[in-house]
Amino acid sequence: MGCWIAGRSEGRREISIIPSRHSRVSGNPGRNKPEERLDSRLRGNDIAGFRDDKPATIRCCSSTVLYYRGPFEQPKSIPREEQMADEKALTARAEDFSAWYNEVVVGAELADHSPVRGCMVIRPYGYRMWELVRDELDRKFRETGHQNAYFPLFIPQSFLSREADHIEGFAKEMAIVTHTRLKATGQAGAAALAPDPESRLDEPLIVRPTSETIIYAMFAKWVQSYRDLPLLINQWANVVRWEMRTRLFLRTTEFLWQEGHTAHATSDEAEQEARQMLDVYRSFMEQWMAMAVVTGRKSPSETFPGADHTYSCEAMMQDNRALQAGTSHHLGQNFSRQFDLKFAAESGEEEYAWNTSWGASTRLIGGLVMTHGDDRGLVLPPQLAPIQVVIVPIARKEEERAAVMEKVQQIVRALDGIRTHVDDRDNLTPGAKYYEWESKGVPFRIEVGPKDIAKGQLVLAKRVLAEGEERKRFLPEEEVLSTLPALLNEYQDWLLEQARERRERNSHRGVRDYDHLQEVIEGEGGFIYTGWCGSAACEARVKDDTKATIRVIPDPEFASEVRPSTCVVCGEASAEEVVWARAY
RNA sequence: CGGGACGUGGCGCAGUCCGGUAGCGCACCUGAAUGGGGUUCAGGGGGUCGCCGGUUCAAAUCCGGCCGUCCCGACCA
Repeated sequence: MGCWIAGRSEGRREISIIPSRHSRVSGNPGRNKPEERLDSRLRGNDIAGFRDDKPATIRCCSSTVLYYRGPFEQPKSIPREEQMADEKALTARAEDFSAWYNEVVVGAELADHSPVRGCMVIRPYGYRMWELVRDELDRKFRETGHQNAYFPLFIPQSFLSREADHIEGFAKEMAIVTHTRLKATGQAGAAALAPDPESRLDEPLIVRPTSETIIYAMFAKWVQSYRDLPLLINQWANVVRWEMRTRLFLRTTEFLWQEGHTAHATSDEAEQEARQMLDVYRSFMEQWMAMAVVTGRKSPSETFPGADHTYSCEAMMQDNRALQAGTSHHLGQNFSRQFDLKFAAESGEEEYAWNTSWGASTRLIGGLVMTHGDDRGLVLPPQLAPIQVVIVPIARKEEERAAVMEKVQQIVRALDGIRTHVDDRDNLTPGAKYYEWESKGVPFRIEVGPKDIAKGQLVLAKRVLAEGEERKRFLPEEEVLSTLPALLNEYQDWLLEQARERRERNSHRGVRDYDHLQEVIEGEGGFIYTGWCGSAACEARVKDDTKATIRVIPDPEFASEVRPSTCVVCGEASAEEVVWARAY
């Protein structure tokens, strides 16, 4: 048996070899692109086209390694640049948005898949983003009079059965604790331990999918009179929903969030609270995340189980699908009746309190990625960027190093108040660092080398360029340092502008007939504004036919100037204008 | 939970059809030269081939079971 020789494809996608009768060729396609996969099937001893001494060509990707024996021409290696570009490039958004998303999230080291099914590990860079989200939301919650508290992870099963709609909405996706001990079984491997039957709990505990039940049970203990109201509580916590299909940040079995829970003396007050918190979410998403949202009320079928009504911020992702990014519920008296949350009103009458709850989760991080990311990777708005400016020192020779690093330290000091990072690793070339920090979404980069020091200048590079902008600008050091705060702000605003323009570009108003609705959803997608008679049947039909759902009944600010007069499905009189979209 | 694909060094994958010394690229480590957009050369380390069992002189490869991942459905923030 002859030895196998590994060769690289010549040129980018083809290799020519002169095979013999005994040639055997197999491919190692670097990526699972369909056409390459096809070619990788060319193997075995009797490949078509590999006959005698006729030269033959195999198409393959640049990273394909061919194994063959027999006479052949030594292939030239591929130009390094092309090979790198091909191997390291992300899947383009236009090609496969889901694959792109996964590659960005994992590649930028935001999160990773864990050994636990459906659960993710949030890595330091991604967790820092969450901390920045959390810090600002927390500040806003305090500003609006809320206090943080912490309630248990476990909820007695009986609590959940008290609010019928609520439990029905969550019953299919819960983690249930039934035992308190493990016992050795004597078997091998995974079966070595099993729950000890003697430790079975009388009443199972549910790992919270959300905390309404336990929180309102506690509120009932704490509230006696109207003087105890309003009670305004928030908690930062993890929750578990046993999802069938998960995706990093967007839908995982366990996720982090905050859940606000409040009790009020009147329905109006609760309504105001629910609206206020929706506004908090909205302004946060716009001002900090630079995401464009549409706010509004949910249709009954999309309303939170146990709520009277639900408000939502719906953001549009770059694949034109909607992401529910924050919700706020007016719970009416549904929970207070179940948990006996009563208070003595001013009149002396005993009344049930009115509740709200509202939440936003680590899903926001996923929304951020899908809103701003591009084919180079992550794009972060400065407000949520763990690193706002990365500084890459360039020192060719050892003797230049001290001067460059000294200058870098000066820069860092001058940029006090901006989150900077100095990438002084000496095992990478500057170019490699540029690619890495761009893929991680860092808004600005400063390059400093001996030439710059000599000229009193710095090189400033921006992550995303507006029309006609140059990637690198060579500016006086003074100017860079003094204008960076303003540049960061401009960039933040510009990202929001871009997001808004994209939302408008992909919003379709005045859609009247059903065919048109279907056509848009099946085609480019986006937010589609139509009339709706209010019937669940019409809503369900659209979902069955197109997978699109009513995202919101838009708030006046987003409603169309001309209100639709008929239901897009049945043609009867329209009760509401609604926004349809396929959603995450 | 149904339909499909797939599990081989950290990552991406050949090898499996037809059983016979476990490979390639990237990454990593060491040394030297490099360094302004993914450096180069030389050397080196790392894998119970998802798990359990069966067939066989011999299993990544064949057979059975299980587990897991991804895609498509049903469900959802």
